[in-house]
Amino acid sequence: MARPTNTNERRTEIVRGLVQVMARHGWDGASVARIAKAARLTPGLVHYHFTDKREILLEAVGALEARAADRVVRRLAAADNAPRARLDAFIDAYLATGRDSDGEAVSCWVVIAAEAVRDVRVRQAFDATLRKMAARLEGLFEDAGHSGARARVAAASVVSGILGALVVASSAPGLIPAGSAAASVKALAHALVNEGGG
Amino acid sequence: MARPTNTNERRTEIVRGLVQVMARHGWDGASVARIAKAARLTPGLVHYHFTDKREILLEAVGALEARAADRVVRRLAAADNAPRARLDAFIDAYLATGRDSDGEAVSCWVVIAAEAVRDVRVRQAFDATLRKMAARLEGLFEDAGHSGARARVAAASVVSGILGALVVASSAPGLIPAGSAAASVKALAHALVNEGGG
Amino acid sequence: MARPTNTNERRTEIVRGLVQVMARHGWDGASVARIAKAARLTPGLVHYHFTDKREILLEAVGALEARAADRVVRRLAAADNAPRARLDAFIDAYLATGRDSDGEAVSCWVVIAAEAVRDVRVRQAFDATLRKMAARLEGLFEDAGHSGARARVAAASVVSGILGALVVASSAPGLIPAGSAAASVKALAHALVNEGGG
Amino acid sequence: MARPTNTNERRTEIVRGLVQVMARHGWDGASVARIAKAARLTPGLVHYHFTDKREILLEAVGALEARAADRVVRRLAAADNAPRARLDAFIDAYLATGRDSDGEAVSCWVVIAAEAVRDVRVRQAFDATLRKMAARLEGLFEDAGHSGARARVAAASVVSGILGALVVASSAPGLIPAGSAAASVKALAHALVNEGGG
DNA sequence: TATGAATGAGGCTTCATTCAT
DNA sequence: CATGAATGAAGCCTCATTCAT
Repeated sequence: MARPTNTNERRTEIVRGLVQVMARHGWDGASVARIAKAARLTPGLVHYHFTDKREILLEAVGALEARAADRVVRRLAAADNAPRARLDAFIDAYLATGRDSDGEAVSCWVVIAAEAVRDVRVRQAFDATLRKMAARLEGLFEDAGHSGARARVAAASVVSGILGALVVASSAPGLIPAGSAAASVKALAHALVNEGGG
Repeated sequence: MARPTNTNERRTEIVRGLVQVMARHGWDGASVARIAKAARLTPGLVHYHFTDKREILLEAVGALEARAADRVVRRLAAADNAPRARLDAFIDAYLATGRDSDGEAVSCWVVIAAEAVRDVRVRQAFDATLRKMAARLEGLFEDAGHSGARARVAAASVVSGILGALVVASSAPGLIPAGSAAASVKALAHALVNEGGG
Repeated sequence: MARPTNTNERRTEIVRGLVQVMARHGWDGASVARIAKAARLTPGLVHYHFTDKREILLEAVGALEARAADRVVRRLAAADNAPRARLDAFIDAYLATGRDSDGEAVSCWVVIAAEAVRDVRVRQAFDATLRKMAARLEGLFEDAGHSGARARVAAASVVSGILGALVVASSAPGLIPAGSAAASVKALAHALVNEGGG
Repeated sequence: MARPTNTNERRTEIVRGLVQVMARHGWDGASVARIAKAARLTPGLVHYHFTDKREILLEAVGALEARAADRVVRRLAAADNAPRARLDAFIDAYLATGRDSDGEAVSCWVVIAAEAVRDVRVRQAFDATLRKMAARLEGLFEDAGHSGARARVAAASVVSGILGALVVASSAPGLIPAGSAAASVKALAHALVNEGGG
């Protein structure tokens, strides 16, 4: 009659706590104590479920990606079938500011990118995530008639464009009116669609 | 009788130390001790010339921008007069990986962007820097025949694109073969030039 | 399942440590390391139980007052019922040097007074403590037949007198033979009793 | 033709700087840099004229005493010849709050007393100062007809009373309405005069 | 599982003091 | 005499992590 494990729930809560704190205070401002508090837990328990602070971050990368993937799926389902519309849906899943948006994630991605600069493991996780994004986009470009090679390049460009927009949105809001950061990425995507059809 | 001041040299050295360390270890890994060591100084002296660790960062933002601006000027001088070539020169000043490149800066910008998420002052400095970049680009787009409004939008898009490429280059090198990150931004710029001529 | 808290004991120990150290080394000489050592703890733990060095001081003010109040109660219980005897008991509770005396406290009060000069919070705490002393003394003077107003003035005078004697005892022992500092305060109190009886 | 020394002026200025700073920030808040700034000098110069921070304090004790002695002389000259009036003049020289008062000194004495707790040399200087005060007061009490022994005791009591009032004035202003701290000391002095005539 | 105490390292900063100019 | 740079030692505090309960 061992009590049922709740590790998964706990881990989820902790990751959520990290994301919350990190979005506001950055990686170094995200002390275990603060994370625990945000998750309504105690610091000791955090280390019971995770060996490392970094391990939480690694899991957070995955979790944020999952959140985004969910939004992508939902938005694609709601979107028109036209290739452009589908690309717009994808981009909005990462950058839109309305309801169903994820302001926390926007900041977190930038923070994670910076942490990736110094930590190989984080870099790998971040890299892997971007490749998943790219893979999905590649499909959209192929649907739009692009060949594999061109689709791959286009996808990478859009991912890169999204990242730039994330940085602007969270770190330099003066450059582009908040919320319209998505617009230029969409323009990029449309240009790529048009050019690539041949 | 009095001793001549050398504050400017020292400040420059310290800023250089920070840039060096930060590119490798991130903002939190850039302890004053490490910065001092990189600058071949003692930690006490760092605080003699700067009140704050953050003050060094703030000055570093300006210094990195100055470095980049220098490269822009040099590359523009060497470039063809065609609008596209001039845009390429600008973009390469930030992203090219050859000789005359600035790998440190690439990483630093990402780290700075992350610090901007949590620190208003850093955000302001970063924001101001991006606006300077945008202003210069705006000129290039106007030279290419864009009206003021369109030029402004195009410039912001390119800045955002550059930032995305910086992130990819320093944090997720697996997505795009190193060194070719610049290519997609150039493609974006060219597309904007073509479209905007009207 | 959870571990029982021992914060109160620890805080008490730490405060005791501060008092010990401060009596000998003053406020600035009372480093957290020394306090911790005196309390047989580690410096980190001190900050686990107190947010601030000052917070320890604030609590120490209260603790010293409590110690003194205890002595007052004990001595009053042992004292004759005559108003003068009761005043003497009160004064001795603060200044007597025999057994049941508190040499540490004598020095600490002076140190605290100096810290009160620059720190509002300490000043408030110190001020509050002196008012409690005065309130108790006021009662004694009323028992001696003083009206409210006169009792209040007399009480304040005696408190001030006690403070002067504390300073002399701890900082300028050459002025008055150690241990007899109390005498002049008692003389003052007696004079006030006589005058006020009317 | 060596240039004339200005050491004495400089030392005076520095001492004045310390007194200014110390009155507001306490002894530990009185960094050499702050002292220098208050004296409109540079930190290096402070150590040219004083070997030690403590040496400044030691000299400050003497300087504050000299200031007070001056005020005593002036007030005695202006005072009635009656013993009581002369005692009042003496007390006011230390505690009066009107024009010709010395609010800085009030705070400084308390700070010095605290520093005397831990530093022998400061204690000696402070002690010596109080004895000078007592000696002068002794004279006044003898003028009032006291015998040597009784005058000595009375003088010490008044000095102690003045110290208490200083503490109250600077560290616990809530106990006695500002400015009237002198009153209770005068009352004490008068009582001593009356009693002692015999 | 969970809590809260405990540790120890390390980070930022201040500062008295010394020294070259 | 005077300036301002430079040093090195603390000091306060934070924090990831471990552990007893």
